[in-house]
Amino acid sequence: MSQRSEFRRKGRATIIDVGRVAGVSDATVSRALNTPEKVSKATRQRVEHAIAETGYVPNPLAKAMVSGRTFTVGALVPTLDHAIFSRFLNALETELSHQSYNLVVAVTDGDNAVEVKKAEKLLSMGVEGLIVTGLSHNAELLARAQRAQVPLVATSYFEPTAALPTIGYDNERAAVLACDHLVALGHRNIAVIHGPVATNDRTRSRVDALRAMPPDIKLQFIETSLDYRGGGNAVTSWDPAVTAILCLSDVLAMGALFKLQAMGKQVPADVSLMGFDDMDVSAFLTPPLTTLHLPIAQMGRDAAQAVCRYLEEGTPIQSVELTARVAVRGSTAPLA
Amino acid sequence: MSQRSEFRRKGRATIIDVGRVAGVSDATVSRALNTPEKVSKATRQRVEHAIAETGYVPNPLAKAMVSGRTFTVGALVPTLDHAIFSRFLNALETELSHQSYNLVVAVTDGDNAVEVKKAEKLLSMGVEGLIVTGLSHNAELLARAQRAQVPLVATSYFEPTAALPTIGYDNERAAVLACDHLVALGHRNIAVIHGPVATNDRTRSRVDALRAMPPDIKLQFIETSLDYRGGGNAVTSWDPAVTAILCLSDVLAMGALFKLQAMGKQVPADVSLMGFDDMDVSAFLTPPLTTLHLPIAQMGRDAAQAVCRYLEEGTPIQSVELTARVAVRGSTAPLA
DNA sequence: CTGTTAGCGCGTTCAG
DNA sequence: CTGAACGCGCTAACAG
Repeated sequence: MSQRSEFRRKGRATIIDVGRVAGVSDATVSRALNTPEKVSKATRQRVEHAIAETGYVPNPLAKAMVSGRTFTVGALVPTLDHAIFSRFLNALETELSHQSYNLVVAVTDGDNAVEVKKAEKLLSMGVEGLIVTGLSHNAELLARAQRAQVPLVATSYFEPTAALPTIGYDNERAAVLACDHLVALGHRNIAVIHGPVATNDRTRSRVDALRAMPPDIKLQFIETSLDYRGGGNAVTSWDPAVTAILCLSDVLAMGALFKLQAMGKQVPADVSLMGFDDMDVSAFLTPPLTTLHLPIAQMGRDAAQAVCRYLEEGTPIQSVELTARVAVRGSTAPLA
Repeated sequence: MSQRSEFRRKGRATIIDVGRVAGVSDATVSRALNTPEKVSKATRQRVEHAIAETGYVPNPLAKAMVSGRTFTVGALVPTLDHAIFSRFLNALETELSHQSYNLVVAVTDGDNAVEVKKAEKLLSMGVEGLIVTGLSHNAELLARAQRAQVPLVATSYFEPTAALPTIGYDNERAAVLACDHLVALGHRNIAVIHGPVATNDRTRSRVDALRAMPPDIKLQFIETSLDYRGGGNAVTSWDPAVTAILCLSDVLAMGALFKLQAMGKQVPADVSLMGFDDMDVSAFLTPPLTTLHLPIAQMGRDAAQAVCRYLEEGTPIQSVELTARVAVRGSTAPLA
């Protein structure tokens, strides 16, 4: 127990050890393992026996080294602790797993510097592909990935002119779509509640698009923290002229809804409320939340497939646009 | 563009190439990279220049192979698409990252066979540690990990007599604690809503513990799907004698709460409602959800630290018990 | 069918 | 301070 540095993987049997006890060469053991049909049944069994006896387990690193493959893909997300990213990663992992790839995840906290650092770690552990969130990244990230000859894909965004392939949706259009729903219901005075734009390019795109709405639609923007508390705080006091609230995230919408309920306000009777994301829970709220549905799981599957296809067949990764749509539910109503 | 199998990592510069253009040996390049202080400033700069010129990037696999280390830890969770596991993984990743380890995640869908398969994949990619959820696993999992000499730790459970170290809480005690809160409020007729016990040993433990409660407390158990819909379905019709509902997951509690609201029932006036987990959202609901708080983030940090300490110093992994406690909020009230 | 011979790319002795 | 040599564990080629 006093072995300091070598307490781990002490004297693990190698393929040579197995060969020795089986009375064959290492190459034969390798063959017995990888192409059993090319080995006589007799020796195969001696090898199997020897493997059991020595407790041999193949060294994955050596295998990876010689094949040059790790079957590992890395994903960088702002946080794991948000339903949207979990759903994305869940789909990503499921699909990668189908294709026999592993998923390494790293969280960036929305900090580009952290992102670069973590990307470098992923690269230096041998990921064969890198999936990032959003479009704004340090140039260094692109450079590193390119030098490592590792494909890089951006998600949660569709922007065909970007420097890297994007798999996602058009955030600007989605925001307008959402707003249009409220406008179509007759609302002209709308509060837009959103998270920090400084650290989130998706939010910024959505806000920018809304700012470009026709001037007859009065929009007032409220930036708050991207959590339930933030959503609640944003509605504690607001212009009574506002007849509808558009939250650029369902988390904010839920925070707002619960606070409104606590304040005794009726949704949608007193005010229409709309979210953005369409989390699992949104459809089950009372009232069910009208929201902009984002095809998150699909995005995860597509990203996985794009990377795998590149890795397996060399197919260049193409940007793909997924369509966001309004999920009309009970939290929005025509202006009385 | 017609290179089928070798389109990837084509002719990447090696440490030898760098040495050649720098006019030094590969060993010197290696030193310049890993122990710069042992190289003269002059050569160091020539090496740096040569690296830039060749676009050299170290081969992570070769490095891993010679050092025998991947700095990678694997986590197996039933799903990523649930706030509890995301929070756990978020904390896990954050802490591992601090210690310069990477996190590979695999989802098992609560299927032990899948778990074994995925564990094997993780092992065969070289993870140095394995973190699993819950206590019931195929024996094969234990065997594989042991043979690969990879530490294995179970979470979401504390059970000092288990075959592997456990980092988590006492599910039975926690369930009783939760129930006791309702009992202390005077409730004697309680509906217990829970997810499938067949695929979830934590749930089973909680249910079992509740079944052992004193007989003067009338408990009726309702098993449903572990999602918002399931929570809602479970309350659409129930014995009017029931004065309190204990959900063994906040997701179920939320599903129940929203459905009750839709049914026009008042919580806690008409019925007390209690959850289990304490998700981020729970404190912000209207009414704020009384729930059994589980120290999930702490569990992630502790698991990461235990594995790292083992990997770095050989410190054996000890089971650690984290304490769950009732978070009393507004959704429960004394029996009228 | 099986053994022998070469590496894979890098770190790490050991001499100089 | 630097270079030559060796080894990590395994697979792929080539003989036999």
